[in-house]
Amino acid sequence: MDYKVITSMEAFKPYYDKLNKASVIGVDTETTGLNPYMSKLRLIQLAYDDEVLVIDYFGVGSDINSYLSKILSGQAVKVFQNAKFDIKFLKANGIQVKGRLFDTMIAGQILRSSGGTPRVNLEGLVRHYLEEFVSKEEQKSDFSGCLTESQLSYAAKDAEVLLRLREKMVHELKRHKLVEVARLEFQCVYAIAHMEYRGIHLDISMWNKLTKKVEEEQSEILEKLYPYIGYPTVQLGFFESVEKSEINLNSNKQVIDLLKKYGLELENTSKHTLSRHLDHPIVKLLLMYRHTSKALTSFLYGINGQINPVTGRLHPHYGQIGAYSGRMSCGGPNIQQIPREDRFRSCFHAPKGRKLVIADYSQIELRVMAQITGDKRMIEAYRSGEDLHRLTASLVLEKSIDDVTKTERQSAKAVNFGLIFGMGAAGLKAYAAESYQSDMTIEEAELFRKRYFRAYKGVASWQRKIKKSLPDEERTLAGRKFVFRKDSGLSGRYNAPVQGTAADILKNALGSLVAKLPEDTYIVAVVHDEIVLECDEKKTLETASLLRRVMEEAGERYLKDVPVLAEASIADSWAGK
DNA sequence: TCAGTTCGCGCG
DNA sequence: AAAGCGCGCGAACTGA
Repeated sequence: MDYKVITSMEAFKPYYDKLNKASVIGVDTETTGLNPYMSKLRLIQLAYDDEVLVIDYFGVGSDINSYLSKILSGQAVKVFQNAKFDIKFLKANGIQVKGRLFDTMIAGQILRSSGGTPRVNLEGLVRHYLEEFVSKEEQKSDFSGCLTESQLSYAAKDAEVLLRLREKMVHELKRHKLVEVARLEFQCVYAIAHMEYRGIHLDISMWNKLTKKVEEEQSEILEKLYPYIGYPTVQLGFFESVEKSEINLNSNKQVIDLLKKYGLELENTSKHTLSRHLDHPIVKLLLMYRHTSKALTSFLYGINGQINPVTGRLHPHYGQIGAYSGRMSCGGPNIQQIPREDRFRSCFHAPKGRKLVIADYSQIELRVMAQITGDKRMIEAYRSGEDLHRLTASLVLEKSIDDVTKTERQSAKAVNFGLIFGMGAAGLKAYAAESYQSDMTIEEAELFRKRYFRAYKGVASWQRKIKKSLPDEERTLAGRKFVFRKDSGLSGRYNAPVQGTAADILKNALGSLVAKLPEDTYIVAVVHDEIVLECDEKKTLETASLLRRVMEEAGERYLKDVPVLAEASIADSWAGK
């Protein structure tokens, strides 16, 4: 394969017009590391027609930025493997990427269950779709110094192969009717790349104060626990004395043994099991200890080290198709599981002069459910703006809507969410107790179940149909495909298209948001049915109404018979205040 | 000693 | 008849 190494602007200029006219460009970069703020962009490879340019960005310098931005924002389809990575590096160096994009990694994930390969790195995709081989990660090691012939040649091949990969994958996407979902995914790559690049602001001094506070709470709880578990002994180390307790409360094994001494024989120590014995003071204290321990180890301690020294912000990474259902996952840190308590969320506040605009969908999964099953009563309820949880309460309790109490509505909420995914009576009872502090007997749960499906006949018949046919394939409303093993149960078949369609809707919103957001307004977090923006404090009203409108329109594209509602609020922090 | 697995739990 | 789904992360545990 032929390639040209470009080390100066003069050498680049002859190719500029040809690149602007190209209809498809394979794009790859080589960098000195993984962090766009701390590592350097070394090579930019552009493959088009029968040519590959390998641009030595160290040699050419930033004079080339405006030319590359023009090319990469033009009408050509840009083909990347994991576009997010390259887009962030190009952006950090002042090179813009916009417009039509094809991401081979994401295409690979979409095609995974349609005769694709589980290995969606470049090597795996090339082997599977082209039956060829490309360099493994080890070969593209150090790009900071002098480049070898082999490094340049592998770099060129990585870009060149994208063009042929795309052709094969487009064919496969069409064959399996996955073009729409691919378009949806490609469209929101920019939103995610920009969100990761921008990060989210965490007030570290508030965070540290909260850490101290929770540590104090934990030692108070421990003081109360010592009478039951034994006081710690002070051991003299070489330089300091170390407190050492007889029992490790984090060891489930030891906790089970401990509880045995107090007459409790438990097979595990989960919250669910323990909460049946709240009358024992030790159990109550144990659960309180767990709560603080979880807060400290999972959230408070870990996060400080993850603040980017350059931006001073957190830069969580998102797995665009992180979950089987099509939902995104998040890590480093996982911003999607920060506790809802105000004292945690309020640490995520907008910087000075800026505000957060927080919007979430109202009961999106239930609305999706109504659309997918075509349930008349549910659709009617949403159309007339009824409170679906109240309606459900009145239907399963057989009383008038006005007589439904707050706690009854709370139980109905558990019924609504639980039964959709095939929960049995026992599961429903436990779920209602745990998630909604709602007490129901097993008989009540069974009765609710019966009446629920009598009331929502569309949901009942949809589930009956799935149960009977046990389909080995299902799709979301955007066409995302799920393949089920013969032996996989009902709940996955009930859940995947519902959760997946909700994910489609959110991604549709993200995709159309990118182009509409003004210059200094950023997406800073996405949590399944929620989008958080950061903007100038003077622009909050426009931003809030834009966000709400985009989210609702994204929903309406797929839910033709059910209204979609998003609620936006303006706040200083993620606690909403 | 260390990679891989399991448990428990935070979120939607 | 009975059945929640989807994640990531930290600590403990397991096995070679």
